[in-house]
Amino acid sequence: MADTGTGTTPRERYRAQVRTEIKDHAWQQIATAGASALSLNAIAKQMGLSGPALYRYFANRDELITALIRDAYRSLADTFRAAAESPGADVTALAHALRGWAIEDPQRYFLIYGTPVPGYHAPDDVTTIASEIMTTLLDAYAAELPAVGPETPQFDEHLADHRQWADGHPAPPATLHRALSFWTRMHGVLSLELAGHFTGMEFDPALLFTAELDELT
Amino acid sequence: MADTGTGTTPRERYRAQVRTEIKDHAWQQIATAGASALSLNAIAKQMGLSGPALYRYFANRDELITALIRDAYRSLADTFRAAAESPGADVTALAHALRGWAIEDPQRYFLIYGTPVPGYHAPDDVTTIASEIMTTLLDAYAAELPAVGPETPQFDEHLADHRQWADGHPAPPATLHRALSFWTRMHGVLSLELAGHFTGMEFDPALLFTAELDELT
DNA sequence: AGGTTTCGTTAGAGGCTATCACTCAATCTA
DNA sequence: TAGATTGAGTGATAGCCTCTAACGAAACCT
Repeated sequence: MADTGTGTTPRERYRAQVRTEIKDHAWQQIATAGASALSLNAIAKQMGLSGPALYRYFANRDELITALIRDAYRSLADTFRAAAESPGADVTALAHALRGWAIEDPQRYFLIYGTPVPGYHAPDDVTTIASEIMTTLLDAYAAELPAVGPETPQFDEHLADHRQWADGHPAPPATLHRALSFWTRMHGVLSLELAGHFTGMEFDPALLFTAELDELT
Repeated sequence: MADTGTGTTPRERYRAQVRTEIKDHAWQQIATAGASALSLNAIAKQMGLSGPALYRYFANRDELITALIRDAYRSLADTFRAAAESPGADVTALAHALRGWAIEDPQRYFLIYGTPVPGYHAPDDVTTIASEIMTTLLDAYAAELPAVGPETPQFDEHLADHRQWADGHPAPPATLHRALSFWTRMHGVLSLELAGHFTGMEFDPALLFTAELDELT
């Protein structure tokens, strides 16, 4: 699932192999018990190792989780890009790719978009991947027919002056706005669905998702 | 902050008082370090007690957190209702009340709407408060002018058959739909803002919030 | 005033993260 | 190929944590 073969020397290859094996076990634990229950000790036991052995591969628990977050972002960016590059793909294709990816492993989704840990700050390369995702989305919207959505001059004017985050993308403010709405609305439905806030209610979350998507044009 | 004076006997009053004091310290810890870092031991020390003493008041860590979740829901339901009952209040007033409440204590918001713990299931009284919140929202939308929003026959028809969650509320499917969109969209912006996903970007999240609110009619 | 309930304590089991000193195998170098 | 070096894995240990159990003492009720 990762760059196991990158290293040249056998030691580096072995090291990378063990690192990904650790991460595989970590994902399994996270999927079944959530990230807060992730235990280096338990992973070591599962691998037939002694607890402290893992510290050869990850300096501490936080560094392991950071690596998992990075992989999650990378995975999302890849599926997003793949969806965008597939022939005839439009923004709705991106939305459904996002939803499929999220449902595939809800805890992976929440590792990115869930409750933040007050002290934690994501490293630079992670935010780079995040902006790569945004660029993919902006490209998709820019390729679409000119925006026919509702007029929201207030915020669009504000965006015209605060578009540094779009990283030089040529899209007009209205398009930036649509990308942000896409992001927040898809996340709104997905997050509540995956967190189980719809479970008591009998309606189909997938239909709410597509309804929101339709209103987004 | 809670029903400290409910008990009749002095013992019950004392008990309730200590319970709320424990919760106060817990909220403080959660606000600064997140719910996953909440430590009964640390709370006990802060109160000048020995660790196990707290188990007289909460059976275990989970029960304390459940109590906090209940209080959070209660607090949200109360501010929501207060906003709805204030004279001349409309749906946008509810939205701003929600936003104010969320920003007041982001970790409290995430205790309700954040990453779910796979095993955890909220007790019945908590889901009752959740539906009370939904009712307040439905009432507000029902009091508004008849829905003039975009037509989404697909989902509305589905809602006509799956409206058991609205608990007998007389609003038409289109209104139920608007309430769900309100919920998911407001949560979408708020959640990303509070989690810090907008921090690198220079735009004002408050303006995005009101822009989303405007499109919601 | 006496009996009962409840609070708070210490001791301790078992889990976790993380560090340290050590052994031994794998790798590199001369 | 022999010797030096690097790195993996170990057990011991410190210091957290949750939670249980047994015990003393205070508060309450009658």
